[in-house]
Amino acid sequence: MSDAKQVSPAVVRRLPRYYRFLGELLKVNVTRISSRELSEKMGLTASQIRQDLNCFGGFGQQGYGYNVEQLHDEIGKILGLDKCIDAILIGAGNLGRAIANHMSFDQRGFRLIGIFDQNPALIGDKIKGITVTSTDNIETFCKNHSPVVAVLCIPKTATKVISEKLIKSGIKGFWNFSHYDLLDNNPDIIVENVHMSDSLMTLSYKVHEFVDNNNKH
Amino acid sequence: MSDAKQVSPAVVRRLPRYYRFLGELLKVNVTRISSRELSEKMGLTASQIRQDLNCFGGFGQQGYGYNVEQLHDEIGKILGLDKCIDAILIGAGNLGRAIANHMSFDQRGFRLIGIFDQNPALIGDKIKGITVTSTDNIETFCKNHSPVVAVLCIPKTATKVISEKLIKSGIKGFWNFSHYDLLDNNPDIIVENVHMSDSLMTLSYKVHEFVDNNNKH
DNA sequence: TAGATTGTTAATCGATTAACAATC
DNA sequence: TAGATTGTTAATCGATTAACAATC
Repeated sequence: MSDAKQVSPAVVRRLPRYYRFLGELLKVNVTRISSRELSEKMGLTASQIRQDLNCFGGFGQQGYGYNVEQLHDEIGKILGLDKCIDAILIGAGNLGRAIANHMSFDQRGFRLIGIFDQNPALIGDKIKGITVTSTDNIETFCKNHSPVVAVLCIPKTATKVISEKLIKSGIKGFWNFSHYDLLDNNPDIIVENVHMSDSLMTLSYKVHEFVDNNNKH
Repeated sequence: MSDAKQVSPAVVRRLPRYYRFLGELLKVNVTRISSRELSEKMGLTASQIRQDLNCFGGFGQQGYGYNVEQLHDEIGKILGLDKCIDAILIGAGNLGRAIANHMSFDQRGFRLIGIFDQNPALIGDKIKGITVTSTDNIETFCKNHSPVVAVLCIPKTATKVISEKLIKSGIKGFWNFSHYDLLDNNPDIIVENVHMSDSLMTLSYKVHEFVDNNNKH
């Protein structure tokens, strides 16, 4: 009933969206849904949905569709949301603070256990019940608490040095908000880059393209 | 020398990255670069780089490579960074504040001209020199200033209503940070969703997969 | 049983890579 | 000219869509 077949990167990227949509359906007490109905809600094809879900085993039932709650739970398990990964946050500036406060780490399979910053003015602050500590203490903290993931909310100039230090301290995964590209070609680590500035530039491109097309036709 | 051929979505998503990498090279005074050298830095194939850049016309020179500055400028123009789109921010909470302060809108082709929030406690605050105003004033503001893009940093429950109001007020593009999926199937608008929570769940998946594989081998 | 809808194979489409002729 | 490297076509690969037999 669980792990099987090939799971393509494209499918992995869609899993959280399935999870979210199914969660919304649960909230309004929908118990079953067909791939066709779900496809209309999500803007995908029914075929793709069946293909995607079948990577992980037969979640559906012919003639009936999918049980929303069961499917939601299964995808949650596939994503690892029922487990808990210890994470630390590096950088307690505007963005780091927003992420610490705004993100429900515990609902996404993580637990935030430490926050670090270079700036003496921020050290000692409490964010979500965690005291901001000097980046000098990272190695010691990692030795004692073995966090697995680091969330990087630091300027791009600092990213290379800090990430190398973190890798040496045993960090395996990076959620990287800095504008520096942590390349994914290091086999010892997992990187998830969130390039908000790239997203904004893409929006610029798309808006200009849209406006130009509308002026033509 | 400029617009030509088919530009695939995949290429558009890579353009900001090219732009960033070329900007970094410029800073260290690199004047020319070959597709092979750039491919090593960016973790792409040289073939893909030549293919991508050629969508927009012959930026390179056989036997020489690409002129870094010229290529950087051309990609900037393709992205529309030399133009200026007026934008408003809806939601001045943690995340909205961080984005207003942290993002260099003007370096990405935008100008932030208004900030709105529902919460009376925030109205009147100044962020980046802009006074936070009640969401009740959005329509009037749009009539007077005609912003083109809205940045949504609001709870998912509010997104549907607010976005419909904004579309009626003439907003064409959305940079959407709310956990609500603004679907891209409305031909009257452009949507760029930034789903940070999806990114975090994907990281959860990848970290667990990584750890499991390392335990096996 | 009849109707509905999945699971799964085959066909299509698009994006990436390889190869090489053109040319600076 | 010789060497380097692009622009571009052809080959490959992967992901999406279509179709339908299996089955609840």
